[in-house]
Amino acid sequence: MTQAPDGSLPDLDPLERQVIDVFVDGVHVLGLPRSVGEIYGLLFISRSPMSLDDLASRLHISKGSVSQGLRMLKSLGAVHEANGHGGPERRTYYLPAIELKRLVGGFIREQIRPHLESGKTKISRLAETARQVDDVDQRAFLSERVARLDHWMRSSGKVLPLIQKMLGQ
Amino acid sequence: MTQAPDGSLPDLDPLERQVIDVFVDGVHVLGLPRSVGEIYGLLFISRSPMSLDDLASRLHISKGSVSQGLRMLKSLGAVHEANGHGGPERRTYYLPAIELKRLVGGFIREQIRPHLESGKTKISRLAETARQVDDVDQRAFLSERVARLDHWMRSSGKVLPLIQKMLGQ
DNA sequence: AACTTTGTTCAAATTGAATTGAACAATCGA
DNA sequence: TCGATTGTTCAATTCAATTTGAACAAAGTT
Repeated sequence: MTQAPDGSLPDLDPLERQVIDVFVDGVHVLGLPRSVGEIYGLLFISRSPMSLDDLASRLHISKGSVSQGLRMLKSLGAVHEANGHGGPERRTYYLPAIELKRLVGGFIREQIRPHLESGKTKISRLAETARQVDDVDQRAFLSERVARLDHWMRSSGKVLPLIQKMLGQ
Repeated sequence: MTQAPDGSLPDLDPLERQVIDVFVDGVHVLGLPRSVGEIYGLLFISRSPMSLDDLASRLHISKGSVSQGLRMLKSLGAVHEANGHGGPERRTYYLPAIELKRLVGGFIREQIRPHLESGKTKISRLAETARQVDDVDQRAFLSERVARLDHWMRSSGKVLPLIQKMLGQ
């Protein structure tokens, strides 16, 4: 990596900027913070692994942001540490996971499933509440709606593995 | 609808509150504003159509929010106007669309597709930029990555109709 | 032991998005 | 016509989420 005498890294070139923008946009749609898109985008378009400080320096964002962003990317399985260096390195370097299957799987596991789970719980409670309504008509109506909600949740749960399979090639 | 002498509507009962919370959570995951979840949730669990003022009054949110929320829900095809009244009503009343297929379809059409489209455009530009890189190795690397991005986009585009079909029963 | 490097944490500041509420347009009824 | 009702718009405000940056821990080096 080319590096100025003061240790700072060169600014992003236009192509890097363009790629990063694509990912910033992408993660935004998914409800993830911009910094996460920037970090992943830069790794994605870089030929060599980068350290936390490399990322902060080239993206002009704080170490704190990069640390948190990398934590999320790790939990999503979207980056992994580069190993197999020559000498024992102190810093850890990161590489992007570039199989769509893995990225989608991580997102589903970390961001979607938990909500589906907690949704299921809430709906069970809901069903219980609805069952205790006195008025017959009202109870029937509410139960129908709650059952529908329940069905939505089940359908969504079933569609996720399909998506993973589809995007795994 | 039971209504106090001053024209205000009764507070939400616990079951209504619970249902609305489920939807607030749901739309949050999808990156839509809380008010949209509240409005749809209340309609979903109500036996009769509601007007803009009904919604604002029962949810304790401003008419402005309800107006904007309803606009979004209409664009998503998630609510429709109740017709077939007895007399010619001045106010318009709303009902929720309760087929999952329709909800998912609207979301994909309004919130996902546009991003995929603009993504495709950006990636075309990217491919062009990459092609102009001088260094052979670097160009090969960049082209590989851009091609991968392009492939992701195509895959995503193809999976959407599948999801719609799956959730349409 | 003292200093440097690397990375994490978290309270405070910042930012961006949602919400409010007042002004306004449109329509109806008296 | 004038007032009342219904709904929209948008600038200002509020609120939630992200980012910052300083303090700190851990581990290495001199």
